Amino acid sequence: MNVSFVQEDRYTFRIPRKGKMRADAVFFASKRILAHLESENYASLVQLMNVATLPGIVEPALAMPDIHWGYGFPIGGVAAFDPEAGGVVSPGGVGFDINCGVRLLASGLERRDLEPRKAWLADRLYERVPAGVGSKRRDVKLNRRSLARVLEEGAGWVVRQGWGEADDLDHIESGGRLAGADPGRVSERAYERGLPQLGTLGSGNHFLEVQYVEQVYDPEVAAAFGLREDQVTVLIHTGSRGLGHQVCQDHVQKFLQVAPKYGIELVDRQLAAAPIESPEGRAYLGAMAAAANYAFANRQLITHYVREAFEAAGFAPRDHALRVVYDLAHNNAKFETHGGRRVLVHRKGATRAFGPGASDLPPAYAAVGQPVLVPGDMGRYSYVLVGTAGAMEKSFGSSCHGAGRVLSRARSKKQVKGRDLVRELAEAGIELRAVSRRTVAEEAPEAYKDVAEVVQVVEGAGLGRRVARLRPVIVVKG
DNA sequence: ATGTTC
Repeated sequence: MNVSFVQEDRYTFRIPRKGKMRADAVFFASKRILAHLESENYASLVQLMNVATLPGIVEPALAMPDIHWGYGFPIGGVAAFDPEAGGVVSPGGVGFDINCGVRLLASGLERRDLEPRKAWLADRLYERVPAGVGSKRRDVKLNRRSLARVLEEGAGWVVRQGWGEADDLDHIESGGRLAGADPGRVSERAYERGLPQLGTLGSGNHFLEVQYVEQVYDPEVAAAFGLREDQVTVLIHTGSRGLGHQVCQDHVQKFLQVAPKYGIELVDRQLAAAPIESPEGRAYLGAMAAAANYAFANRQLITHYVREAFEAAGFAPRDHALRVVYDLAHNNAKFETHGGRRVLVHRKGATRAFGPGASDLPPAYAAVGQPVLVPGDMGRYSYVLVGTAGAMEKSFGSSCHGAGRVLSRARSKKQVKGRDLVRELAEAGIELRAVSRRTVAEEAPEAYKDVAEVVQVVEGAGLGRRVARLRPVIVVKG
């Protein structure tokens, strides 16, 4: 497909509807990001145009500046569908790792308190949070019944077991529990995969980081979020592990079978979709919400073990209490009201970024907007942004979710071959503990865009504002 | 992302 777009302002580009597209597509990019998209023959923009062909889409189909090629929908994609206009739900618009997301914790410690115990703390974290492909916990015994409750109740179930505080739940998107979860729509195989994995990190770009606040850009909003310069923070990035993956796989298969029945023409099989108001659509949404709750519970349980690790590293109770700043998802589909319409917003590698006065914000954040957590790569930095009115107007209340790759996994491995990344990072003051050398090579800092560039576009386009930058000191990887 | 090709 030929990609032609018009530049609307410095960072906003529009692909006018053509061919089978039912809506325009809009993406946000700098000159450099645009050059990168061109170097890939606009493959991810073609995916965005494909999304715009789906029934019931509410204009426009959107992509954030960290857009890259994904399964069906591009990663960094946002698409809203109207259930009353034949709108669809698509597992490819959510992603395989359902409710993958990030949680930021704030400690009472300062950077200098951490330095003497950095290596020791890194070891304690690595011990207590299993990482890697297929990682399991042996110390948390779930059975099928208790797992069904996790799927219904999300992070709240974990807190009620004694692994966390009620206050934690007040600082999670949707209270750590997505409505409409239907554990009965989760397959036996998904249950089996989920049983031993609650409280594990996984692999790939998932991580656990200890950081410090290197720079504050907006002191007023930072204060509302409880962040200050030199403060030690923890960032957890993980999702619904094998359970969510299995849910996605099961329902994609089902959707492909029923697509002809609903007359949905798919320009790409990976866009497999069913009407929101159909038995299959509702089944997926019920299973997706259940997997989302597993992911919220996973980040909550990991938080418990992170607190234990800080305690074991000898930090005082007031310092290892680790307050939850926010926990938010970047892979899901949610019913929200935009422009007076109730729509199903798919965010795949895109973060909710509600502005001041929006619904579902903790009281302390209501006046300023929600925290938007944007991880970078393990060698540079991550950002905390705040949601804006601009995001509500332009992007269904959405923003970017990270840096986005510039190198494929294979190219990254080839490029860093022979180098000792663990030592390189140590020399830069970052303690890395990783299960697999291969993951480290695939996740090398240079495999990612500079997240500062992505954030600059987001801010320039009015989709979020910088609040603080976080510098890693300990990284745990799969 | 993923018991990394059920």
